Amino acid sequence: MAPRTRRMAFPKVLIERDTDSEQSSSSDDEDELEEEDEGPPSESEPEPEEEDSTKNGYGERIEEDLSLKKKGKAPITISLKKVCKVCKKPGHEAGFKGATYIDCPMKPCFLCKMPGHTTMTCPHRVAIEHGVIPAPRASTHNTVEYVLQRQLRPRILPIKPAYVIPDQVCCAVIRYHSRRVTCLEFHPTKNNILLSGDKKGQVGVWDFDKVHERMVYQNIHTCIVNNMRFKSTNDGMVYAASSDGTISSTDLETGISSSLMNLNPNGWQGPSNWRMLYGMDINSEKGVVLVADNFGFLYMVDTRSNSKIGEAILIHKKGSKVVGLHCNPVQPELLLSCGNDHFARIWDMRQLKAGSSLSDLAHKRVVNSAYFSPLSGSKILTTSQDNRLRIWDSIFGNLDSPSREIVHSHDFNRHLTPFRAEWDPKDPTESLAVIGRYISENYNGAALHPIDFIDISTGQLVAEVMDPNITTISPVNKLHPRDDILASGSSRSLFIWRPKEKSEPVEKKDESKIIICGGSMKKRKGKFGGESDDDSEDDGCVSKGKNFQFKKAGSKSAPRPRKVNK
DNA sequence: AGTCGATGGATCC
DNA sequence: TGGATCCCCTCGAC
Repeated sequence: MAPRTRRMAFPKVLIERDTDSEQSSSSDDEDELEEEDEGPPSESEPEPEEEDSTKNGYGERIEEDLSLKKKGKAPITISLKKVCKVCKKPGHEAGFKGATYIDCPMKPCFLCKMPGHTTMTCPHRVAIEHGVIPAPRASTHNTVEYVLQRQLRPRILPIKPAYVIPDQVCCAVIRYHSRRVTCLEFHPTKNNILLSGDKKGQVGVWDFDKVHERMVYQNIHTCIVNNMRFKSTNDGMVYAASSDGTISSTDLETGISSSLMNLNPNGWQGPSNWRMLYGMDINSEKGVVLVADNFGFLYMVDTRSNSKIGEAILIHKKGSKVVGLHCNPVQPELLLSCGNDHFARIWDMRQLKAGSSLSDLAHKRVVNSAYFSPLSGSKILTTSQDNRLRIWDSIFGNLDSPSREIVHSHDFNRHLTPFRAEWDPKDPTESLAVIGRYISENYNGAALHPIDFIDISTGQLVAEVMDPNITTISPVNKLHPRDDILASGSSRSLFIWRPKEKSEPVEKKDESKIIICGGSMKKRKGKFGGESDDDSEDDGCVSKGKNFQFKKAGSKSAPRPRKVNK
């Protein structure tokens, strides 16, 4: 190593670092400024104006004392002060403290998006009920609407039955998919079959009663499976719409798949030409598969002849994604669409053409999903990226504004499958919906993201279900059409929940109900891993559950000791 | 335990 | 309309 010379002329550099903020925060989380700082007093005042040039890559601020430097020999003081990783300002820190997330106070509330408070004190979080923003028009003076509402009223049961909440994990497939789960679908007649699609284009078929019987079809699509629907005339066949631009039709027994439509027959011609299919539904009355793409167009395919019907129709803003399609369960001519142009729209199938929507339901952000209510088809529930669920109580009424807005945390994150509030298809009052929650709560020392059951007629949070082992967010959820079962997709894993009394909880060391699958499975050390030396996990679907033990929340080795800010 | 990266939407110009 | 840039609770790999 070459000897170093010439260091005498260079001023000495001192690096100051904040002391452990955990200790200092025990007193208070006010600006902890080091008293032992020998720098000039002016420096200790954090000035908001100097930002970018003095910031290093770790969100710490480097201050050079230029006045001292001018004097020549005096040391340069580099102070690594802790700054907020969100707003880059000193004096506070955002992030996890243990299992509790501390918001940046400089930003609007992460939950309701209003300024002036954080999620900690947000009324929509503190209250038992999620916040409900009532409709601006309390009553209607429209006679027609009044009559229609009266007609509908007899269908609504006066007394709500008690909700049955599936709140306990009864079995799980861990790392079932090799990428995150993007959609779920229960089999229309076989009660124990769950279909799942993933970001890679694979489709899984899981018999969750037999737990170990599962299959992943890998060659159906080449990228994201956005929606799946069973063929109405043959429940052994399933359609899927994918970002590869195709609709697939797959025989679930054999896995043999054919393409119903391909919007990219010439392969990759650049991003401005690549068409992706998102929203999809089946109009069984007409025998038509409806799909919509990322450029705002709707396509229809006849399921009998497997041929495209007519030309594509622009149903949302040109160039914007249409992420959801839903056919009305009662009135087959009604179609609901939603997308990135911040609208959900109602259409009459008999007069489908650009600009001819019956109604445009405005939202403040992208609309992730829009569904008619499952039984009467007369309500609409939408999930928007502005952290609000919106409900229109009657499609026959005034649709200018929603009947209710419910604040709920389901932010957009590009690494998560978009959240969609889903109806409980069994609820005769059509008021129960399920949706995963983005922000976590500190449950016995673990930061968990529950799955929320919301009474959309009141905004009340009926139940929040979580499991200490599910530390990832569960954006994909589906309630069983007949049984009290909830299926969740969380990252690459699938979970089946049942009501407590009915399920045999997996905590009882019944590891046969936990299946670990996945090609690149590695041994886990520490909290989940035994010291088991199973290298047999590599072949794809080995179902031992050896590596996975359920632990009680709050136990020493509770999962997700998130990033602890020390 | 820390770092990295994939990559969607909003916003600004 | 299009490119650049930013971005708050991800998640899994290395």
